[in-house]
Amino acid sequence: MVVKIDDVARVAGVSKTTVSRVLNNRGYLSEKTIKKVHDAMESLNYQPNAVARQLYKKETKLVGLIFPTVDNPFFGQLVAELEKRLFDSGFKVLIGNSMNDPAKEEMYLKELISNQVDGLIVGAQNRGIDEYHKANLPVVAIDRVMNEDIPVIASDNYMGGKLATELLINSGAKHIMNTDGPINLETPAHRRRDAYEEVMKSHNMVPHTYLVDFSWDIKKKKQAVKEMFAKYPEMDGIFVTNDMDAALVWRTATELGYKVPDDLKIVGYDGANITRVLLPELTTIEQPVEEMAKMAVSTLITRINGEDTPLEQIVPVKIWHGTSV
Amino acid sequence: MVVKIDDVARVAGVSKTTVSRVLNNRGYLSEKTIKKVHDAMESLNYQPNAVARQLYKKETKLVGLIFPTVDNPFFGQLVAELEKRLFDSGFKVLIGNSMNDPAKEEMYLKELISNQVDGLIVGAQNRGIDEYHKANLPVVAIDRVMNEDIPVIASDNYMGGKLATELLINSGAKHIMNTDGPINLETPAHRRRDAYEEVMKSHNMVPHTYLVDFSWDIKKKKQAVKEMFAKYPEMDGIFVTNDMDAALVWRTATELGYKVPDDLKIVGYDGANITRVLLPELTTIEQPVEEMAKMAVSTLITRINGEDTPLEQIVPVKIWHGTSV
DNA sequence: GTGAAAGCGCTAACAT
DNA sequence: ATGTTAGCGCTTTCAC
Repeated sequence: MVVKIDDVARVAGVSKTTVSRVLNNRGYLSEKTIKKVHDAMESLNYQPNAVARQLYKKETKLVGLIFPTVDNPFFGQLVAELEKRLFDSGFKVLIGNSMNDPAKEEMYLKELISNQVDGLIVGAQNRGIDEYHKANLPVVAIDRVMNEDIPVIASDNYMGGKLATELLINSGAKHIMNTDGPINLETPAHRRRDAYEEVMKSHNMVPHTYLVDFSWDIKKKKQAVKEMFAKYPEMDGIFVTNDMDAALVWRTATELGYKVPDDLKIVGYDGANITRVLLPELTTIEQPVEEMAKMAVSTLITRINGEDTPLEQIVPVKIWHGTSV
Repeated sequence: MVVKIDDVARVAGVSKTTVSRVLNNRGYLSEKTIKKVHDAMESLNYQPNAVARQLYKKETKLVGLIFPTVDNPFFGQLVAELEKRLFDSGFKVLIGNSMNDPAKEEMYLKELISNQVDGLIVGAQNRGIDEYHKANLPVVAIDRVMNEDIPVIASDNYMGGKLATELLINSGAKHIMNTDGPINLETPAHRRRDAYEEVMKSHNMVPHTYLVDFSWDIKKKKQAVKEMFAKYPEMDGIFVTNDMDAALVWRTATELGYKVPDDLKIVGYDGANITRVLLPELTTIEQPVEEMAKMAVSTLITRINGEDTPLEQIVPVKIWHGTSV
């Protein structure tokens, strides 16, 4: 049988109210009582039942995280940083990997709400889901447009796209492509593409964006990349919207006999820890993941405390210079 | 105000017991009542409070995961697979990134126990922590020796070490090194080293193991790797105990002017998804992550159901042939 | 300075 | 086929 507050009270020879008081440092307690209670807790190896406390207090100190998957350098690092900061602020983390499946995302959302999380940080995709609204719960989005009243943290996507495209142009590429995710997924990440298109046009070059869906499996992606090479054989530069896809493009290019960067220059986006160890040769736009995590957590906590926060917070990016340009 | 079971009961014109019954499909209900209740739930957008249920049922459908960090190809993939399977079995996941800090691990453990998790899957390091014992909770360890009565899932570390070492020898390397984590961390992963040493000896070669601590930051690791090169300039082959470190060794070797695989052959260990995309050139011993996650989850659930499971389950590894050997 | 009692939202005997 | 009631383990008024 698991020990509960009454057991501690009995052993210490006090009421459970008193035990609760020492547990929470509340009200007047005599030194002697405090000691007795502590001793009893010690000897019984008492662990308070957080669930009972949660029910009464209507506060769980739980935060839900909904992201596509933790099996990705960027999201893995982001979730790790978020978790660290939340833990330091006294929150535990309930996690959901939505795999870009709106149905799954909705299930997670329901479960998390049912579990009475105090707040949510989401990097999953669907803005259509009413629940986010109905939930009436503090929510912070990372790099996703949720709706008008949910604060968003994003890297400076436009600047990133601009830096990437200019880098390619300045290093001599003439036929520069771009990849982007599905356009019906409303995300600030499309601004990378907007920047690409504008920079291209201002240099009198023709922009071409090729769709690569984040949720495709690796085979399908590789297939798509091959098609792209077939369709645009003159391509000599490409700005890929994330590093994993950029690696795939590089790989495929090599297989097809292209030399990087001589025949093809590649710029990615993300620049997470793992990528910089496994593939530092990839020139990429680096998002300040730590900074973003920090902002997301502090914004969420501010909201949980019922205060207002800015609706959009943009953090600067920088170029990681590899050898792929 | 958030809607609760009594509100639904009132609107549906029934007692809350009845609402609870339709919620849980228990007992005899007339079609008509069921419909009324469903309508009421719908119109009120009722979401049951899982915390209240948890308190009564003494079962949370929550599983705790304690791993060093999700910001790593192997653990990221592992956690993603675990979470997926747990979700499919009706469990939500509370996560803790222990960062190889035993103090942090202990804090997580306490929090998770306090939150009444139904079980724990751990890949963190400390076997000394009494709490795992005291917890009296279903626990499954991945690649960690906890203590005699906690089931362990591990890849065939010995076979992996053997395959790696033999591969290096057969491809002509004469001075083969090995890296390993701290020996005081009791983990089945040391069997990789055991195999290395035995294979080396059986070929009349002298084994040398160099310590690289998982918890060092990247600068310190790089420093250590450089020292190793300085100390063993004759090295022409190395079996590195994980892929991230192997990438670092490769990188450092290149900076020092070695050509891989001509001057130095490298074999890693892990072979996770991300690594195979970002650095497929790395020859490595591939752990069957999916299989391990599947086993861990089914073993945990079996334990949660009060049934016995084997104490050690070993899954086979295979070689991923890159170009680094 | 400490205790008795009510109640957080739900489920499950035990009625009827 | 449905309702009444007690209770899960905790916190907090309110009383002394």
